[in-house]
Amino acid sequence: MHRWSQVFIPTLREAPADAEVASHKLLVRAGYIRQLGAGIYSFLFLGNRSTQKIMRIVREEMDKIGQEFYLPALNPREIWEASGRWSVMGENMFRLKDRKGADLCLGMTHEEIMTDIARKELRSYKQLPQIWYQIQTKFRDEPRPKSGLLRVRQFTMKDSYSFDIDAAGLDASYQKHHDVYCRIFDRCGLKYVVIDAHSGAMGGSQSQEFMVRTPAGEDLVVSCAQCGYAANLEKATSKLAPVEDLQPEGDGKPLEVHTPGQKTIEEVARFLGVSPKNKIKTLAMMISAEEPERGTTRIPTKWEPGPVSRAVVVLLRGDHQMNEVKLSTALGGKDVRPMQEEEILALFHSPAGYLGPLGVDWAKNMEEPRKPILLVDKALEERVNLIGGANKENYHVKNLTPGKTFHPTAYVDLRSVNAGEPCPNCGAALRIDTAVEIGHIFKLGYKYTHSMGATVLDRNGKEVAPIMGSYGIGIERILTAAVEQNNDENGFWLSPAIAPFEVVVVSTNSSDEKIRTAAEGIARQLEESGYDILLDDRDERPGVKFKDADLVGIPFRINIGKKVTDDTVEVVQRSTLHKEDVKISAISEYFKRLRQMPT
RNA sequence: CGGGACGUAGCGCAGCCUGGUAGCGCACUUGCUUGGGGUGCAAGGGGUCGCGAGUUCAAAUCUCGCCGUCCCGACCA
Repeated sequence: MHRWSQVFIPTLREAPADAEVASHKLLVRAGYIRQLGAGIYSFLFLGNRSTQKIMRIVREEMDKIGQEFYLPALNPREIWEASGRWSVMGENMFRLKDRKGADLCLGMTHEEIMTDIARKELRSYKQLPQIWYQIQTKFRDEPRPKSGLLRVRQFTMKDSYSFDIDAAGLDASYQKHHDVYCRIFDRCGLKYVVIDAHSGAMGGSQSQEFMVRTPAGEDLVVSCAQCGYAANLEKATSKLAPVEDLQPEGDGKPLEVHTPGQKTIEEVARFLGVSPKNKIKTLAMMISAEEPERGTTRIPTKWEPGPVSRAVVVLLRGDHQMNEVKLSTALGGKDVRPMQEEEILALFHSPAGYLGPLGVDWAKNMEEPRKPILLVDKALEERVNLIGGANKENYHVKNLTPGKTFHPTAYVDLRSVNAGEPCPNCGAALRIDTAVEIGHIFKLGYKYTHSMGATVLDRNGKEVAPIMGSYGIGIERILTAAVEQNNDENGFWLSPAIAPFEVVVVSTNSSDEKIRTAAEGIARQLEESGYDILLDDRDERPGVKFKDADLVGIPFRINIGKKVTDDTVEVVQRSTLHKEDVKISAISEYFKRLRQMPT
């Protein structure tokens, strides 16, 4: 049993001026954490108890499907060179030198180290599948740490890696992680959604993120309340209401119209008396055609113009917005930037405001090198008689039909979904929320086993690379997300499973002998029944103790006051502030029942 | 990396413009008081005013440089 009078719980009446989001303010005020530097936090007594409990849950569940390792956070450069990520990780990786001048880094993730063990030790398909996990400190030199514990430079991650002989095996390992993650987050008392995430350009075939909705979140989640569809904004699609196409004008061939001074979609649409939905939005972009050099320490952080850049032109429906991540993914993960004025003139021979697809020699397909790429959003596929720029100042063109009057390099989904658009599955209105990512499961494929040369013999005696998955949970983010999800102006409340204590026993008057001994007795009794108890035995006024108890995240409180003469105490549930009188003799029984309840 | 703000006691802030004894609330210590929602009274302790230069008889205050933190953007396995 812990006595408040003897432990260190530095609660604050006021939050530091730096703190903006609820979890940051409250975790500092409740004495869970203190800041050491930008994105660097110390965990004090309560904070550590809570994260330790989270880790225990993670271990219990992960042990059902895998084996716990413990890998070094200090990594030699060579291992990261082997996968090519020494340079890819760029400035996000903390780097240092040892006394001999050798390069080292602090691990941001552990695919390399795990794959190194696999390539040295795994010999036969008979040893597969393997699921290896660890709970480890990760270091990432974030460009902008923020929001308290939400985006930090040092944090604890449960990361696991699966090795399977084939794709079916990976499917099974992936599914096991999915199910175990759900159990972990359920046990932590979180409300979360599992969303489809874009798996990036690195050959990953499937990826899902576990997200907790909160206004403090940095990610955007598109979801449907009716059918449960949920996806990252970078992946989400929507069904579109049909659009009535325009009738062809004249002979149906592209027809130039004079649109003096009309540049924006809205201006042109109004000028010509049509809807923006019948207009083409033309976006001129540039990509770098070259990957950063491997095996060097040169970190290309910025767009570098030069002969390697290549034009990419995107056509969207007039009222749609482009999603840059979708575009980048469609281009194999390359960085994209808007064209400069001179580049626009060079390609279109026209100033911006009148750009369109005609008169440019587009690449016929994605494989064709060097020629400018014309990507047309899927919402324009099958559409006819659209209006776009004429590549001539003060002129637009009618009767544009993709595939007929011009030929796209490819049709790709490139637009961002808007809230309220129909769900792609069921047609109900989609919602968009900000959310925090607490877990991520990812089918890696052969990226690391190939690049690092890990192989086993299959049943035919042939050398094959195992297929991998990687899976992560942010330990502190579970705590942070829980606080974001359950708080009010007086504090927050955690699920008993992850709260530093399950019950705080408050003696309302420590100078009253009867009250004090009753509080001691109840605390001891509950502790013997297996509960984590904090006894507030401080010589403080009741108001002070109540305020503190409400602040620090403990889900239940027992007030011991004047009613002890009646053998009665008061149990308060923090989440609802519901109060109930309970006989002292019935207190253990009462909590046995409460423990099953959601908080 | 671009834009903005801030840095004075553990926390929240004033003082700076107009240079001259470093202040307030909370917290802390001691005593009394009070005892169901941050009691009241009294007496105390605690500050390299982020760091370094410069101007000046004199710098928290003016000038320059640096560092740190936060916010917006860029970025984010």
